[in-house]
Amino acid sequence: MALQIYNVLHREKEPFVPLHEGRVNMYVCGPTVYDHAHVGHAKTYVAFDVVVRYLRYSGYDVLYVQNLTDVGHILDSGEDRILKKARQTQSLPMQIAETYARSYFADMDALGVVRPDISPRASGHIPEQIEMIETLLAKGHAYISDDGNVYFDVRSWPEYGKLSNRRVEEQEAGSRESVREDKRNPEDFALWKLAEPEHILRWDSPWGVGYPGWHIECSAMSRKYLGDTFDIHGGGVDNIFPHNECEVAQSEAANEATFARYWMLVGSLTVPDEFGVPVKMSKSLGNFYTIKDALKLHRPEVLRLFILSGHYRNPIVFSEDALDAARKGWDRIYGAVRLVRTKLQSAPEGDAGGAFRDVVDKAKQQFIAAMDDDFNAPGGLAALYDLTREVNTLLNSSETVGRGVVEAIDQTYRELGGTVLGIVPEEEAAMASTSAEREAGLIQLLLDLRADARAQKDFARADQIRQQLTGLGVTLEDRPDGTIWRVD
RNA sequence: GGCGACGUCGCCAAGUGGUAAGGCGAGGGUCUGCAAAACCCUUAUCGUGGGUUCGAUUCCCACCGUCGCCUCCA
Repeated sequence: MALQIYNVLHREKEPFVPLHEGRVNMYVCGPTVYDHAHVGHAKTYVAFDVVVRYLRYSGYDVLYVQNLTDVGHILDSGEDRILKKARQTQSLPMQIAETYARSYFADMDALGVVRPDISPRASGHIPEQIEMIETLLAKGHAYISDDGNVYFDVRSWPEYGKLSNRRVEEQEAGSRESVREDKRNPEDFALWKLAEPEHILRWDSPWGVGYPGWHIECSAMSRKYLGDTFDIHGGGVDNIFPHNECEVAQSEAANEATFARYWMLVGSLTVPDEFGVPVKMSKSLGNFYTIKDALKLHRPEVLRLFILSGHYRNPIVFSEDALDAARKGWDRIYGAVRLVRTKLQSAPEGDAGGAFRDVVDKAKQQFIAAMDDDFNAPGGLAALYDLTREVNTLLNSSETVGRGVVEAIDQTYRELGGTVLGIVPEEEAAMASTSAEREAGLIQLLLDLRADARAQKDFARADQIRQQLTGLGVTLEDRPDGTIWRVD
């Protein structure tokens, strides 16, 4: 079965056929960089990271574009988020954008999220946005209001609402906010706004000095790098309306071409409130955990596994208990990986135990079948857990296993767990420095001494060594073929 | 009020028109000097009520509950 993707546009799974064979052009709405990213962002971008990784693993040449919003994202109060932060911290707006863009990349790097190929910023694409607005005006899908602002004319575009399945007539016009008088219709959205004197983020335009609306950046930038029509558009479900809806409308109106062919939207991350009821984590509610804080408590692989243990379209509830369960599951998988890598050092040449290759192949097929079904990462993980049980059984048995087979197992973990899911590290980071090498040597020395003690049935001495090492965070495992250790 | 989604073992979570993966936890074993780890066994009839069907957890309707969006949010 070839890859199927749940297309939000049609509310069903569809076979994935890219516009150009072997190539995938993909755009994902990025963050507004006015604060540190929280674990909700981690969910969204880890989910798309795995999408991109799996597409590449499947042989596609992926061009992945993810924007950074650094202008135009207006608050209810009419204030720009970036400007607000700049005022609060007495900084320049671009200083804020730069600070948090770096913070965002640092977080994503730490989470093992592969960087997008292009990370365009809204502020760096003002001409492209102006050009698209001019096109919309020329085609009669936008108008200049009495106040001089430019709005998209929703009534001129009957398809408006097709993504979020909302009919303009159904909306309670201006029920939540006073309708801006200069709009023809309350649902019209801003393409360009004239800047008030105190608004520092400002650019020249045919309509005067001002700044672009929030939605137009994604339309302009995706078009610039991916073309009028591209394959996949991603983002968080919470942006389906109005943001994504506006993107589709203005892009298709301006380009007279289909915008994104497949829409993939990720479920939100929630956090229990004081009564245990899950509520959405968001910056404005102030109930968020930053990725930096989460990474102080958990390895990035554990955070990823937690995120991937639910399907990307479903919401997940963030809690320490859930993270703890994820950590234990991860320990099991990684324990097997470590065992495999240990065995690799002593495995005899040859293909003894070659029948196990069937088990490995089966796991791989199971994994691919799951991922081909709309990137079902939980199913993929189940394949890894099944494999792990088999691997443990094999390597803990007295059966001789040749190097070729052990290598095949290791390779499978590297591909599926490492390359695709990003939860199996390449090498133990702790081994990557000279001081760590020295430490390993010292521990081995103690293990040798302990082995002597055990041989002489001096268990008191043997246990003393083990206990002291445990106290230092080094756990020992006595195996038939020797003692191995790990740092917790 | 409108739109969207969800409700599967104690917890988390896949999935299928023909009686349900996986993880965590719990109980019982095996192995071990002890431990650690691992492995084995046990642990669900799928929110409620109808309907369609030979047969539904899976399709349809209603209801209850929860979440998201409709206003900035990944």
